[in-house]
Amino acid sequence: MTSTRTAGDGSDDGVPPLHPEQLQTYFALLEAVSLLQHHVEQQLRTEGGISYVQFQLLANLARSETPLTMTQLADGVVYSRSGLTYQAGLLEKAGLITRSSSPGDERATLVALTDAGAALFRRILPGHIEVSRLLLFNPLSDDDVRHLGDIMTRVRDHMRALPPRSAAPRKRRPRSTPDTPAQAD
Amino acid sequence: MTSTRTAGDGSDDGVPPLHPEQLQTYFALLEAVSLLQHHVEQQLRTEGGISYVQFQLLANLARSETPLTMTQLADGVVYSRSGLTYQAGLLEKAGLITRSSSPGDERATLVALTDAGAALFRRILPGHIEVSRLLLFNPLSDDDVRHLGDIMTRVRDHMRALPPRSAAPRKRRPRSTPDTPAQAD
DNA sequence: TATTGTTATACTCTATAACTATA
DNA sequence: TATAGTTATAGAGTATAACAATA
Repeated sequence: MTSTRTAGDGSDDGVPPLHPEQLQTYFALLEAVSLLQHHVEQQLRTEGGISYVQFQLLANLARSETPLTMTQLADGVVYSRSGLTYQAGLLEKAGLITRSSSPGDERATLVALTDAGAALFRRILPGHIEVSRLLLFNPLSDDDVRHLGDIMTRVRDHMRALPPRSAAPRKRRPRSTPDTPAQAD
Repeated sequence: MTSTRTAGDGSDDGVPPLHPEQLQTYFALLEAVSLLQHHVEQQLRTEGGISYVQFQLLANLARSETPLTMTQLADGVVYSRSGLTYQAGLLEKAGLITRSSSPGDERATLVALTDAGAALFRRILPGHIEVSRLLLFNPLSDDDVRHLGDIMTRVRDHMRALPPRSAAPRKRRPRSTPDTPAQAD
């Protein structure tokens, strides 16, 4: 307690506090997204019997249309490889994806959508879109959407480009290939 | 609007598709927040040994300074009462909060921060703020922050006003639609 | 040796339903 | 009866570490 500042909000660490505007923005952002995620989860569970993580995996596969390796598939969705194996196991058991070993690199596993997986994705996408429109986009103007997209794209790219955490001990490597920049969408 | 067969993005349901700009916004938002949450969780766990949910509960109590009932405390943080009881149990066992029955209404439980809880909150808040600044605010201009705060406040209030969350009707059947994909109703 | 992925395991968290007790 | 909260329990999800196979 050597601060001579009149911080009053716990910042006694040489860390300048966030402005009230930033704090309000921060909490509004996290709470709004939390509510959004919760509703989206419910819609996906009810209509498709899958979780949001699983939906994201299906979406990644649907977007690519060529099989992806597990490592590629993990991108931005899952933070541990065993977690992805677990989810892929569920999706495979449900008949939504197939896993096969890559001819090029025998270590890799190629993941592809089955017809059922593609059909499920197409079936639940409209409801998914409707929920996000109802909850997220309805109260926003076109300009809001543009600005929000611009902001969050920058923030996301900023976070993706961040150096690995300095606090990370030597053996830490949870994310996929930190040196490899994100591939084109 | 009966099938036009030219949708190409799965919207064959009478649901107008989101504009590409909206889709991009939507995915950027969710991914950015997911990354942010992950980093924040790590900071809180490392520096304070608590989860983000627990941090939010402590923050709510710190902001109010008068004890809150469990119901008040749940606001926006937790989606089931048993979940809050679980988290409150953890926080109480850790000596960070106290629970006592309310003198005014014997059914209610009053939750208050202990000195240790308040101290922990003050101790980890700077690091929390630093992480959010580094990840979220650094790539943003003041105008971005203002606009983002305005947008997310509106979105949050919109969602809060929409469905009575805790009004889970009894007719709600278990949401597992085993392996048979749900049929659209 | 490094990389890709899987397995085994332990743990955290959430939600539903049944329960107690107060109003 | 309705409300506030707890308990019991079951299930989903995650992360770490040890492992096998390939590069």
